[in-house]
Formats: sequence, C-alpha cells, structure tokens
Amino acid sequence: MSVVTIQIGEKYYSKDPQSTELGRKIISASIELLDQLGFEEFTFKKLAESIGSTEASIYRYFENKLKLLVYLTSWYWAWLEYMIDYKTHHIQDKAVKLKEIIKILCHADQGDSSIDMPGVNTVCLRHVVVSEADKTYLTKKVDEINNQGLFMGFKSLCHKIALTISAISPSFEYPHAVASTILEASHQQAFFALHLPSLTEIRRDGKDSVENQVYRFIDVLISKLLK
Amino acid sequence: MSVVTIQIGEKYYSKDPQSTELGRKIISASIELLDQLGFEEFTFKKLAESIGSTEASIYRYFENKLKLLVYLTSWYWAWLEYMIDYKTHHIQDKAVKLKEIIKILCHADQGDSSIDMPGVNTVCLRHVVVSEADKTYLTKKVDEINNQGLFMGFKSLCHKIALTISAISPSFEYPHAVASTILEASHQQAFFALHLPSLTEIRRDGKDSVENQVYRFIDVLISKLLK
DNA sequence: TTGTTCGTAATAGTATTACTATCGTAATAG
DNA sequence: CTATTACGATAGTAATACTATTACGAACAA
Repeated sequence: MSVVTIQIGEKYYSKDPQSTELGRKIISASIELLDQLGFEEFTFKKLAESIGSTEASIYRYFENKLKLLVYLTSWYWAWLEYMIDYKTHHIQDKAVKLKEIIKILCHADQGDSSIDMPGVNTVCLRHVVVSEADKTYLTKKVDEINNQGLFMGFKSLCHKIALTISAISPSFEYPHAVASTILEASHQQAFFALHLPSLTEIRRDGKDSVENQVYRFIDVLISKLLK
Repeated sequence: MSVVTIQIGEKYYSKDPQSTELGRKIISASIELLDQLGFEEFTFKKLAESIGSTEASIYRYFENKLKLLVYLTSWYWAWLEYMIDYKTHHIQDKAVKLKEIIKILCHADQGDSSIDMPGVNTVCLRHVVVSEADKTYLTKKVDEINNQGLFMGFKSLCHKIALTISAISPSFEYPHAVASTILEASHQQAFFALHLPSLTEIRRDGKDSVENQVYRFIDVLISKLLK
C-alpha cells in the first residue's frame, strides 16, 4: 500500500487547503458533509460548525461553494487518472487496457484499495462526484470556470480514454464523444440503480454489486462499438 | 400544422397553470427566464417582475422553483413522446423507427415544426432541458419527487425507446440502460459542443448543425451496438 | 524589553433568497 | 345576493452568501 499526494493547481483556491491543518480539515469535512446534505443544502456555515471554525475562515480558502466542488471533483479526476496510469502502464494489449480503465472508472476495483489517500475518504468522494459533479459545468458560469482552466482534470482524463479508444480502433470517428459519454454514463447508471431503477437494468439487490454491473454494461457497450 | 395541448397531471402543481391567463404567462416567462439566467440565478421574484405580478401569486401555482422545473421538463418529455408517436406510428421497420426516434431526441428535425405549441417556445425549452433537466433528479429530494410520481414522463419515454431497442435486438440485455444513456448523451454532447468542445468531436462551427452531428453520433453508437 | 508588522481568525453586518401569512377587492358562479 | 376564486399588495421571517472590520498572537527588529 502506497501513499500518494495529488497536487491541485493554485488556480483552484484562494489559499492552498493542503498547506494548513484547517485547510485539510475543510477538505475532509466538506466531502462528508456534501455526501450527507447534497450540494444545495450544503453551506460554508454548516461546514464551519462541523469543524469548529467560522464561515469567514473557509472563505479564505475557497471563493464559494462551487469552487470548492470544482476543487474536489478535479482532485477526483486527477486521482482516477493516477490510478489508471499506475494500474495499466504495463498493459500492452490496448483492448485489455481499456477494459481495465473502465473497471477503474466504474469503481469496480473497490476492494483493491492499493492507493490510499490521507484525509480523503475516497468512497465518500466517489459518492459526491456521482451526485454532484455535473453541477460544476451545468451552470451559467461554465465558460468562466473553463477559461480559468479548472476543467483540465476532466478533459485530461477524457483525452486519455479517447487515446486508448483510438489505439484500438484508429478509424473510429468519435473517440472523445464516446469517452465523455461513458464517463458520464458510469455515474448516471449507478445513480439510477439506486434512485430510479426503471431507467436501467442494473439492480442494487442483485448478487453482484452495482459497480460491477455498471462495469459490465459499459464493457458490453464499448466492446460492440469498437468491434 | 396542428395545435396540440399537452396535459400534465395535477400532482405537478398547486394550481393548474394552463387554467388561467396568469398561469400561462408564468409558464412562457419562466422558460425564457430560465434560459437567460440558469436555474441557480432564477428566482420567483424575478419571474414575478418579468410578468408584472408578485412572488406570492406564483407560489399559488408552484410550491418552489424545483417543482416548476420538474413541471417544465415533464412537459418536454411528454411532448417528445407525442412527437415520436406522431411521426413513427406508421413505420414498420423497427431499425428505421429507432433512427427516427433518435432524430427527434436530438432535435435534429427542428426545421419540421409540424407540431407547434401555443405559449411555449420549444426551442427555448429544449435549451433549458439540456442545461437544467439533470437537476430535477440530482438532488437529495429525488426519492421524494419520484415517490410523487413526477418522473413518470421521463420513465415512459425511456421505456418507449427501450421497447424499440428490444424489438430490434430481443437478446440485448440492456435496453433501458442504453435508452437512458442516449437520452442523456444527446443533451450532454450538445452542451459540450458549445462549452467544452475538447470533450467531443461535435463541432459548432462545422457546416452541419450541432443537432445533426449529435444525431449521427448517437446513430453510429446505436447501429454498432445492435448489430 | 518594547514596538511594529504580519497573517489569521472571530465579530458583525448586508443584500438577497425562499418562503409564509394576511388583507382587500374585483370578478364570477350559484 | 351571497359565496367563492383569483389575484395583487404588503409585510414579515429565517436562512444564505457573502464582505468589511476588528482583534489577536507570533515573529522579528531596535
């Protein structure tokens, strides 16, 4: 088991939360609180109370709660990309590599927690990302956030997947579109299984975990697509 | 050109907005305002001002702005389903029918506005749905809203698509998952083309419209999948 | 030792949001 | 003629999303 620190560029925050004790508390507590309350009910005041600090102190680290969410999701994408590199760099067969990538995307490798992060509850964070990540761009502030380069983590991950798709099927004309589609689908299908089960065949009560079922679904999709 | 009224069940509102002049003004103005401001910046106060009424009067029709959004999106799903029935009921070949359905989903049949709705700017509404619809379920209130049966429109549309998929490929094990995936993807890819173009091959500046390109992408996806 | 500077945190404040509640009055229905 | 509805007007509340100011403590210099 290895310990890794994932660094996030300074454009994401007003003050680096990794640099102080309070900052690290903000990160770990915000993940738990976002998971509990959801983005709408989540406030800096509640977060401050949960760590025995004040609203104003948290504003010193993050401009607002959207920026905090962007920070957390970017961290998650960076973490996923690190995991992909770590677990697939040795794989020669591109089709096998893509399967492994999909497994990681779907969090279907949960048991294998070979990479652990201090102060970050990754299971909790995954849950937050599934429910809230889309809100980072489904806002009138998309272009502003994008111009600041804050979606780079997501783009980079998407591009990595797209490259693998192209390596398998060089003539396929939609590698990026498929990459972003399966990234989103891996979240949506997991969410639907829990809350709107009639929208998917994935079942929470099956003998197999939701994550594994989502993995198999995406795998079928990709396999047929690139054949 | 025909005029159709799409009825939405009474569980969606406190008072039927179709039943009064003010109610209809609320609907048409809220579509425009949601498009302009986005869901976060949109308030009942601003809506009231834009139609020369008061906040309290709008609360007589809708409990809150989320319920209003749920109403509008449900209306949109019902409209899409009506269009699908209207335009595909005569098609025997299921593969052709699915292509036509996808065309409608992607709004790739814009020019053909054979069905027009009084008081509803469908182009504007489509835009709102693309940017905001996911917020109807990406909230801690999902289960509550779902228990009230307010996602029926979406489920019904999804099921209709799934049935056609099953008719083409009876052994395919994920008809609903694919249906919900392409429904979401048809919005996401259009959104990405406008705001995060590196996530997709669909281009806004091509000679072809974004809608047509999204249609072709989904069509390729589905064709290869069900072959 | 005293004084100054600096970063940080707590206090307090504001404008806006998301409602709720009450009242008056015009139109409309029975 | 009365009862209901429809709606506007006014007011009020608790919470949210911030911001501005002040207070405090450590570090360093004179």
